[in-house]
Amino acid sequence: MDLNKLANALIPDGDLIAPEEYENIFPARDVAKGAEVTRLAPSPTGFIHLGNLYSALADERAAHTSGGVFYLRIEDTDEKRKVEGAVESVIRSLKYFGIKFDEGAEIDSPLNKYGPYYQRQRAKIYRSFAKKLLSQGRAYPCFCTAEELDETRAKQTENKETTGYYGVYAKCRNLSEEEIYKNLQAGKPFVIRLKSQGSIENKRVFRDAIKGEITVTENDQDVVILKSDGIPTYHFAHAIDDHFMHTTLVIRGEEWLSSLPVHLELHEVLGFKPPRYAHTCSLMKMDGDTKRKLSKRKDPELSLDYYRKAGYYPLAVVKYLMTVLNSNFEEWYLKNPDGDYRDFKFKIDKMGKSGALFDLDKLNDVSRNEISKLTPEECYAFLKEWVDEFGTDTDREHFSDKEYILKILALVMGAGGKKKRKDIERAEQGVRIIDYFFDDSFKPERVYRSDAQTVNALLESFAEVYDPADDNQIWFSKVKEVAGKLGFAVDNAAYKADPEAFKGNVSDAAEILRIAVTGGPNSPDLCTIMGILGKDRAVRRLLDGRLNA
RNA sequence: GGCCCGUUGGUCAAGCGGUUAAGACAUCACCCUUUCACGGUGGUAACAUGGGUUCGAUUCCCGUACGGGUCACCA
Repeated sequence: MDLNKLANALIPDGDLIAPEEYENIFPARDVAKGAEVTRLAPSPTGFIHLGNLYSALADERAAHTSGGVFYLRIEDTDEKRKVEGAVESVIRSLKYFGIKFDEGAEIDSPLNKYGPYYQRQRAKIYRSFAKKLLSQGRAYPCFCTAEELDETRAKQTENKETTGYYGVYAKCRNLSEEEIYKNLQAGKPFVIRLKSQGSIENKRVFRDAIKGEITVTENDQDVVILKSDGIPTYHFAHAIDDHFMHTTLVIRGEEWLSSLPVHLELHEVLGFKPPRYAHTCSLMKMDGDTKRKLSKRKDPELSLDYYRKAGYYPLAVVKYLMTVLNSNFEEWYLKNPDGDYRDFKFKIDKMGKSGALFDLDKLNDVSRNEISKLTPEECYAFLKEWVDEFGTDTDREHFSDKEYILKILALVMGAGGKKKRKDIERAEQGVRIIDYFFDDSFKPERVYRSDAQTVNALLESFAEVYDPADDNQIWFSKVKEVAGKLGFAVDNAAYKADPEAFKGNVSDAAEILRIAVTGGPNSPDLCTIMGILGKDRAVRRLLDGRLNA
């Protein structure tokens, strides 16, 4: 069979560039030895996921701690799943978390010498190589219909055989010249398949940058490399793109491990040296009693937008992810609480070998810590940004009074003093936590632990003696005075010695005041709060806090 | 089901043949504070399982169980 003739009949394009030429078009990168070239290669399906950030962070760190390059390539080979605006969304979302690309799709950079960075725009390149494989007899056209493929799969499943297009099931593998041209003449659609040389009998050891030595079985599947629309499958595009874009380290989810044999054979057949691979464990989620991979479909709450809406501090999300990525980051972070996480020496082989459960408690903790490091001014800016985008009209109105909010934040954050507070965990919660400073959003829950008579008496008498001019000490002595008259212990030691003799400790009395004024049992220094509210409002709240007898 | 990967406290995890088996989050107790927090100290709590190899296995090998991934003209 004249293979060149066949290749021409199958892929006739006259404007194709000879495959060898591409080595000159995309020369080796000018990067230092040991520098990693990594990439994020999402398909533009519109949904940016925490897993993307996780992987992007690993890519970005691997590249930048080694003086390499991190670029963005768009894998848009599946027309059906394309979503408008998805690329911008990826870039915007990652930028929000402080991750930037050096090069790639929609990135304005002088480094963009390996494009186009959209796979659809690279069709010519793939076709050129597919044609080469065809003429070498390492690929062939397949005219099987979806129905036929379904049938063989059904048969294979029934016989408990491995499913797929291989061996005797590769019907088109040995089509005669005559049959091929007849099908072509008839206008039958076709795909190009790899003519695999492998056997599943052959196993070899492969070194993964994260998992270490793993066993890979040779590929024996005649996988599709060019779909009937002339667009490559992921496998083929991956081999060609990562070769010509000179990727040194491919970091991807472990779901790709099973197609590694295909990629290895593809590289071999194309005459490319494969990159190093790092297969990361997926982030897991608890679903009932079992762990499950975080899924785009099932877990929309784990989209990056979710974290923005909840108002997580972006740097906190990144730092949390760093602790998952490299567990020794946590130790470093403890020693360098104010350090830039970029100064930490990220190591790809330190990544965990098993899937980590996403730990919201820990994220919350990191986020609280990060926010507590802000100045009230910075915190205001952070909260304001959230309020502008996700808050209610009432919130926006509150935040227009910057001075007032700043006063509140100074208190809530324990600014200036050595007693920092960590009350704000994320913007959404932070905004709600200061609601009681405004009458229109004050929603008290008056659940006291004392009886109505005591509560009312305490509130009334304190309202009478309260004076905003009092400093903290005088303020508290008044609390004691009032509480003492009602039978609360004024002396801690006395209370501890005989709790039965009192209605409660001063702290119990203070709690009553606190609940009346703020609506709940947890809030910063009450004296200051009352000061910020002003005498009228403070007194009114004390009185309003009374219970119906 | 075949193939591949994994399994240390509730969670994230150090560990790489000999350790009182780190640390962090969560949780509990106490201290500090005559209020809420913050902070400090301490506690509870773990090597899936059965066989080997070895003077000695959490660490190495094999089996079992459990969990995960994957078997497309999707990536």
